[in-house]
Amino acid sequence: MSLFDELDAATPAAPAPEKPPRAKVSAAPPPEDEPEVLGSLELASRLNPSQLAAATYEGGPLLIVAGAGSGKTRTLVHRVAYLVDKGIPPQAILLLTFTRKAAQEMLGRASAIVGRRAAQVSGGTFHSLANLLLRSQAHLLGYPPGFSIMDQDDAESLVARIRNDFPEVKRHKRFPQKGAILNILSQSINKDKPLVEVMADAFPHFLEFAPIIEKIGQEYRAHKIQNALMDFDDLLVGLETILRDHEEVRRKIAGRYDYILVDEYQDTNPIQARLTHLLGRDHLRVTAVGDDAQSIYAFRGASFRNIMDFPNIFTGAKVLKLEENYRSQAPIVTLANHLIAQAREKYDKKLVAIRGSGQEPRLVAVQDQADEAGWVAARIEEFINEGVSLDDMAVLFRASSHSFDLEVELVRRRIPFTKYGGRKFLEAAHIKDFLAFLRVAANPADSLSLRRVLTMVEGIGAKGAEDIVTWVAGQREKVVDLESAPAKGKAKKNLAPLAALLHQIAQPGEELAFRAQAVANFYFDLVRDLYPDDWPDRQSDLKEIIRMAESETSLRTFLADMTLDPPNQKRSGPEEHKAQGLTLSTIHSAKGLEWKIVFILSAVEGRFPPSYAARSAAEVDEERRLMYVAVTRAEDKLFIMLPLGTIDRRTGLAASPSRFLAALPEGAGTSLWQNDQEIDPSELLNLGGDFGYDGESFSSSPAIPRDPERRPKPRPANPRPAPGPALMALPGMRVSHPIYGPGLVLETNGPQAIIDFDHFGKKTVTMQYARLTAI
DNA sequence: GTTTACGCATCCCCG
DNA sequence: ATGCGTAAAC
Repeated sequence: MSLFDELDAATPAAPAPEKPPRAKVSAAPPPEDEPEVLGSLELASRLNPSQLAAATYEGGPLLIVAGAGSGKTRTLVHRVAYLVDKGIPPQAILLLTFTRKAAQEMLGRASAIVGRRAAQVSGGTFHSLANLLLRSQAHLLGYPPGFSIMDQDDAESLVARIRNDFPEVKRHKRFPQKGAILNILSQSINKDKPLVEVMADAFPHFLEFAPIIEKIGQEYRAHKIQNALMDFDDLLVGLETILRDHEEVRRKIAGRYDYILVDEYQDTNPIQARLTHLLGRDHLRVTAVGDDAQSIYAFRGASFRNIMDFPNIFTGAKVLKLEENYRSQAPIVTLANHLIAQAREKYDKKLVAIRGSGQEPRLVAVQDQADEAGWVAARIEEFINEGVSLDDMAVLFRASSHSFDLEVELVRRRIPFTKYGGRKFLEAAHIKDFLAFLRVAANPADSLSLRRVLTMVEGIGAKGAEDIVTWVAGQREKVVDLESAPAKGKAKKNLAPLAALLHQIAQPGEELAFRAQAVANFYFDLVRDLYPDDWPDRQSDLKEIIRMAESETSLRTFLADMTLDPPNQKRSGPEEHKAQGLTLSTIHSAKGLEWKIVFILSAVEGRFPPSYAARSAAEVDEERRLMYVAVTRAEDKLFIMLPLGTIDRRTGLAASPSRFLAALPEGAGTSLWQNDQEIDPSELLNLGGDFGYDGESFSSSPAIPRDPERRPKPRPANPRPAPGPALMALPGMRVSHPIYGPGLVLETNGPQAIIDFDHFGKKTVTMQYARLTAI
């Protein structure tokens, strides 16, 4: 049986449907001279010489430094196929990727080349590998095999409960919030640095609270052990502890994998680097693939130094570079090279464009976010009319909230889209509620989930739940009969159905589908009381979750999957899976993907880089790499949006172009556009006269505060189709909405109105955008 | 003493 | 849309 059996079951035998290999990538030029070693695969006709060398390398440790668009995934897929074809048992190949979806796609593609055997390859993320191995070895850490995994939300609420018990918190107004505390604790672990050092580096303003945060950390750890809870960091640390302290276990586990391949190595942290070494040091057949220029996860402890250090840790490692870019037209590659040239420390490599020249990347100046949304949506409509498929276009942004205006605009124009990167589905309260029942069943010690479940009962609040949790903790049997829990009156009465449910779903050996159905029977009606405004939407989400539970057999696996690999896509309608439409994505979630036409939103100071992420040179470097990743997603056309009239709420300053664009030299191959005309930067002054153009290039100095009196009224940067006179709706009025149809205005609140639509229920709409008509 | 309802501010990236 | 603090209701 292979390691990731649940993955095998889900791996399609055919190539992954999402992103079939691009024709032009497979058109990689055939090598000049035929290599001697060739399996039955005819790899030489599919790969260029550098790719071929990497895919078929037979020595020890190998580092493949692969530039953006250089066929990195293709090479890795072929290396897997090569090894399988060579006769290496697929289970003995370990492929570690950044997401499990990436592993599934690669193995799907390898299967297409070399047959179904490739689907048996052990693939997944470091976290999913750790989860699986720890289930059988948890006792070595003092954990039961049924331990729960906390997502960030769970971890934060645990920290919050501990935090608020410290009297200092109330005395000091500026005491760090739960998120900040967890961040500090986590970085200390992931970066291998003492807490005080992390704080001095990244949180100097909280330094005075270091001793208290230290104490909070101790309590947090104690709590996790008591409740059999592990956070994401614990999975990695736990696995490392076992491999380090139990040599016979390490040898057994490491002995399963003859070849180890790690993708996206630039986004691994020091613990993951050590895990790689612990697993691979016996045979050294370790391949790491990555691009230091695309390292964008420092905020969670990743270090691009890992990839720089690989040849030191695995001495004698062969370093191969892939520098030919097959993805983007030449001007886009030129811009990318100029962007990354500003970075301080990197492998010496430069992308060479294979494709010919095309349209220069355009910087598009607009007034504000509303104009930006209007311009992008209008341009997308034009492309649609020209016959471009929605699947070939994407809008990328630094932060999830940057696309809000655009989302409204797309709905208005009925352009279908899917948004990736927002943390929506799993974080929704009703989903967490639903999973909490199952978590109690899987791990009776999980008081976090028990508390959550208890507070859903009418009549039980924070105090009542706490009393019962304390009572449960004092019982010998953890799977207790809540019927006899301390509660009275209404609480006692309402507790009975919950007690019955928990009794039912905690039976060992029960089918997962049965348990999920039991929870649904209990919770479905509750949703109506808990969320009177939008319970139908939430109920359909629950149906989706139940559907997912039905395709899984083990309760533990299901819960681990939901936490480690949550459906990361914003809620989409029931049958919208196929026609997913336009892609909206954070840059982080767009890693590794490509589209013909790409828009980058809000490339202005304060937003990209955001002020909170540009406090040190290291942070600025990371943001620059993020811009590099965004730019290199584009194949043919790239539009970088500059909403230059936006005023920063906190500083009161008007926006200036992102420093990464401002620093571009002459000849970086971009052009500046406004009102659909190419302009000279000096003409931008028309827009407000304060974005620091100094005659040579954009200055990166802060813009001058606007004087609202003197500001020349700029003409709209891009006249949207007339917004139309906003209908002033009044409560009680019947109105019609272009998308939702007829409805009754319930109330108005400034620019917004709450309308009960006949066919869609209650929605809040902004009258200015909604194009309401009276009926 | 608890629970619940309501108004208010806030929202970065992710396994 | 969620998380928090305060005030009314049980």
